[in-house]
Amino acid sequence: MEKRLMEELLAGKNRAIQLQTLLHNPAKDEGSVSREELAMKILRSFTNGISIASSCTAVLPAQIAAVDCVGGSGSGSGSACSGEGKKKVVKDKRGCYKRKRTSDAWIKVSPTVEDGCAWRKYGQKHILNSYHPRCYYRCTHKYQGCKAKKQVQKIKEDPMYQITYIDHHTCTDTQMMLPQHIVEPDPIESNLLSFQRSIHSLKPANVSLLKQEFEVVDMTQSVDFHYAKSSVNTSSWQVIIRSGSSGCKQVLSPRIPVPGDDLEEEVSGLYSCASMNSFHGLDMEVDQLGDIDFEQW
DNA sequence: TCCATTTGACCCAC
DNA sequence: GTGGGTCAAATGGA
Repeated sequence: MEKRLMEELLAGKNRAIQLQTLLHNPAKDEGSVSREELAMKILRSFTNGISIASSCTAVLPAQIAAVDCVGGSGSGSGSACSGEGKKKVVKDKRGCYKRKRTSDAWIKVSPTVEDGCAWRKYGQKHILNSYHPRCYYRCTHKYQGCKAKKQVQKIKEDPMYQITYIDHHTCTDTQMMLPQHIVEPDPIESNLLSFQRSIHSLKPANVSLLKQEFEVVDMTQSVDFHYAKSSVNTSSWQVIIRSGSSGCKQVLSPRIPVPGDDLEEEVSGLYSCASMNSFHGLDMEVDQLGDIDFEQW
C-alpha cells in the first residue's frame, strides 16, 4: 500500500509538471493531452492517494507527523519535532484526539452557516492544526429540552463551512424545519453515485476525510454527510452522502462484524452508484477493494 | 432588563 | 499531559 501510495503521488506530481508546462506554453495543448484531462488525472491521483492512505492509517500517522516536522510550521513546533524515543510516541498522538460520539450526528459542508433554525452560541475554541476556530451552538429552545447542537468550522479561505449537527431538534419551533435528508437510509436508491473504494476505517471521525475528498471535486455543491448506527442493537455505522443540489445520495453499508472487531472503530464500505453528474472526479479504480488486508482487522 | 456573545476556566476522554 | 467540548461570569446591544 505504501508503494502504491508513493506511485499515485509521483504520478500526480508528474502530471502536475505536465500541466505546468502546458500552462506556460499553451501551444502544446493541441494534439496532446488537454489541460482538463491532466487536471482530471491529477485529481484522480490524489484522490486515489487519499484512499490508499486511509487504508493504512495504522502506519501513516507517524510518517505524516515526520513529514510535518520536515516541513516545519515555524514557531512553537520545534520542540514537538525534536522529541525522541518514548516522548515521541506521545507527541505523535497529538491532534488525533477525537471524542466518541454517542448520539446521532451528521456533517454538512455548506457555503453558508444559515439553516433556518435558531441557534445560540455557547463556545468557541481554536482547534489544533486548524486556522479557523470552531464555534459551538445549541438550540435556542433548550428550555423545551431540545438537545440539538451544532459545531461550525470554517474550512477554507473561501466561504465554506463544515457544520456538524448533533442530535435532532425536539422543540416545536424547529420540528417543521428539520432537513429533509434526515431519514432512514435507503440502500436501494436509484439515484446513487457510482464509484468504489477501499476504506480501512470508516468511522464518524473519518467522515471528515470523505468530506475533504468531495470538497476537492466540487466546491460549489452543498454536501451532507450523515452517519448513524445502522440499528439500535449494533455497533455498525452507516454513512450517507448526499449532494444538496442534485439529490444524489450514497449509502455506505457496514460489513458484517466478526469476532475480534473493534466494532466502534472499524467499518468498511462499498460504494455503488449510477449518477456521475456531480462527482465525476471520483471514478476510482474498481480493483481497490482487493487491496484490503482483512487480516489486519 | 433581557438576551446573545465572548472568553477564560474547567472537565474529561484519550 | 493534552486537546476538544462545555460552563459560566463578564460584557455589550437592543
